[in-house]
Amino acid sequence: MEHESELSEREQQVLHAVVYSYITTAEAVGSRNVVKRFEMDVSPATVRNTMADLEDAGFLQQLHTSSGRVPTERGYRYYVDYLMRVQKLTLEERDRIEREFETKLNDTDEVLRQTSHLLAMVTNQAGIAQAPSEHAATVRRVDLMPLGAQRVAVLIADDLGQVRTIPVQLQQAMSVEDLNTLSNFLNAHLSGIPLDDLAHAVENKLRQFFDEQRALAEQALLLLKQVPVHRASQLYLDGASQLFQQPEFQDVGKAREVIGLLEERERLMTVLSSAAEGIEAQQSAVVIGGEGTDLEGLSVVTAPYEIDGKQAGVIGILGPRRMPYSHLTSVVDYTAELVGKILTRFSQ
Amino acid sequence: MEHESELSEREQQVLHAVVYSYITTAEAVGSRNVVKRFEMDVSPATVRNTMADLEDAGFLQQLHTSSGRVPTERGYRYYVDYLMRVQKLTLEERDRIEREFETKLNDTDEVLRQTSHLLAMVTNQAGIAQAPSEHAATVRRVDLMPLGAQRVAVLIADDLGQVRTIPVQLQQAMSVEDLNTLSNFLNAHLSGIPLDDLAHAVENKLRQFFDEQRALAEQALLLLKQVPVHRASQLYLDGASQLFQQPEFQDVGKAREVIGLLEERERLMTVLSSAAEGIEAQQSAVVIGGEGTDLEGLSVVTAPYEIDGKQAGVIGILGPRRMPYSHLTSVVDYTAELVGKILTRFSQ
DNA sequence: TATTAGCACTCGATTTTGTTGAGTGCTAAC
DNA sequence: GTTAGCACTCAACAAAATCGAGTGCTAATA
Repeated sequence: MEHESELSEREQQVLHAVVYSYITTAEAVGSRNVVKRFEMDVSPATVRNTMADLEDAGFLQQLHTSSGRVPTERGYRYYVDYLMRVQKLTLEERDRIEREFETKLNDTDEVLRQTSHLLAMVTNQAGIAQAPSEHAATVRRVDLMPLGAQRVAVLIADDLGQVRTIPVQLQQAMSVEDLNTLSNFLNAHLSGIPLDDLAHAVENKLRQFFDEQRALAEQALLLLKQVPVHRASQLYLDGASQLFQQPEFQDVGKAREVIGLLEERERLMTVLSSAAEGIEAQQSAVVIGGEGTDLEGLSVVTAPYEIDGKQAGVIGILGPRRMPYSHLTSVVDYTAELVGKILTRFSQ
Repeated sequence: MEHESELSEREQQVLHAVVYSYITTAEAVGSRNVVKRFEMDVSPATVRNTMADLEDAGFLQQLHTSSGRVPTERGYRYYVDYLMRVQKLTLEERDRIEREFETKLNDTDEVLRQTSHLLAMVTNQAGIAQAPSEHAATVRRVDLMPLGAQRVAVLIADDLGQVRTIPVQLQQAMSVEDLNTLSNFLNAHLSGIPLDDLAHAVENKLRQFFDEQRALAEQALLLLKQVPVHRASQLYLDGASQLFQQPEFQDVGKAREVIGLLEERERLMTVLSSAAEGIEAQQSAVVIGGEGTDLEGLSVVTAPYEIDGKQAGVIGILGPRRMPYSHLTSVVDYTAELVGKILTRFSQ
């Protein structure tokens, strides 16, 4: 990637100026303005030349002949990767975020809901929070609760302090005693196993058993096979309506696309998850939506949070490509850190 | 209300024509068109006079001098209450709805999610489904599951086949045995009690106990006091993006208002709940949003669903005031019936 | 060689003006 | 009570005019 940074000093300067300007004003920026706002010691004409070069190289774009330039996806990318100066949070901002977490939250669910809400409020964009993923969690306890003649709820408490409830249809009725035996069996053999691997794990263990144990294991398997492997992990989203204050969504067509995306949680999850991959711990990442991608014209600033030292999920901010990244990354990083701390308390 | 219907035969005819026309075309309707489309045996001039009367009476409205008329809130109301002819579902429509429920749904949650989805798809509006309310459900079983040193999950299975999980912070650690004793106690005394009344019920029973029983009851109370009385009942919403295909939301300002409303689930719940009040069983109701109300410019068509003969919640359709009510009421009614049947199976 | 001043040119945005047509309200006749 | 006739209104559309921010190019300059 480093070869990407082969832009001359001046080109970097101009690119930075254009992106920064555009982020704050939302208007195509011209040579004259760049010189003025950034007190450059060259004339507009020179900047014009540089801009033309940057356009050829694919960092800038003209909406139509003789208008100012706006950054392309690539332009933003370069800005975020090399030019942007991270803007630290002020004390007030940190305070504000901390205060949002002060209301008593006694549930992972509530914490993450609050997180997405907070991110939205603080940034005026949409806030996102992903629930801890299945394979970060391992079974701590299993319980079976009869729901009816042939229905049982499988309750799985994991080591992150969450409880999952999976209603399951039985092939044939089971007595309370049977259920008890079975749940004891499950507890004895499943604790410590990752949540996304349950049925598989039981299947493996199956071979080790004989006699009644064997029968139990088979029953357990029958049950656990019904537990969805990828219980569509929860996604919390808040403040979507704020997006539509941004000028880029004044066109209803564009706006509708975004709303569509927000309804398709699956797609959002994919984006978040892939953003989280290959990131060092506690480090924010920026995904800038290109034209062909899922995120048409949108960007996401994400940061992973850790529970008990293990990366568990991702939180982030969704907004137009034109976002104050330099500030948002700090917000997301700091919030992720706090979320991690709070959720870690639940896992003790 | 019946005095409301003091409109002459012709006035009713014209009002019906205007509302119906406007619902289908989304354009202000003029006297000439009314005569033509509805083959009336009078001249446009006559209709014009009637329209003027209806306008004076507050049923119609002119967007500006010399444009056609559109219905007012009151106009819609009258139409829905007295004029509209309910349009039965065709066989195909019933089939389509039934088919949507055929995928195996083994969870109240999934059923309602699917319901909102279906309503949205079938009607091209936003679909809504409300989870069964607390006071329709009574406790069937209670379980306590240790989550950590001082955290316990209170698990409540109700008679509708749902399980609620409420994580609770303990004042002091409890041994597994203590938990067992406590949960036995809870089961012995809470089953059959309405969910929205738990802490209260325990408090009442408290007086009847002495000795260890007493201590147990007090512990139980401590626990249950933390269970939220009105755990913000779940609301399922789908297809909101479809709304923005309607011409009334082409204006971004209006669109944003709607998005805002959709994010404030609380307000939506209020609307739904109040719509459900004072309705005979299995009967759809229409709420037409006036100017001052929560539903600015929106309408909701709702129908309650019954589990085991008890009214449990409400489903509905949210859209612009200009909706094909005569059709939607049938869709909602029929769907509510099906939902009821399916959820009743879970309560056996 | 890199920079700059000067200048003609472009093109979206905004304003102005004109035209059209659906629809009304009113009056007078039936 | 109903209707024909007619002048009037007004949003919607279209064509024309104007404006100005911004460009690219050329030739002069340090």
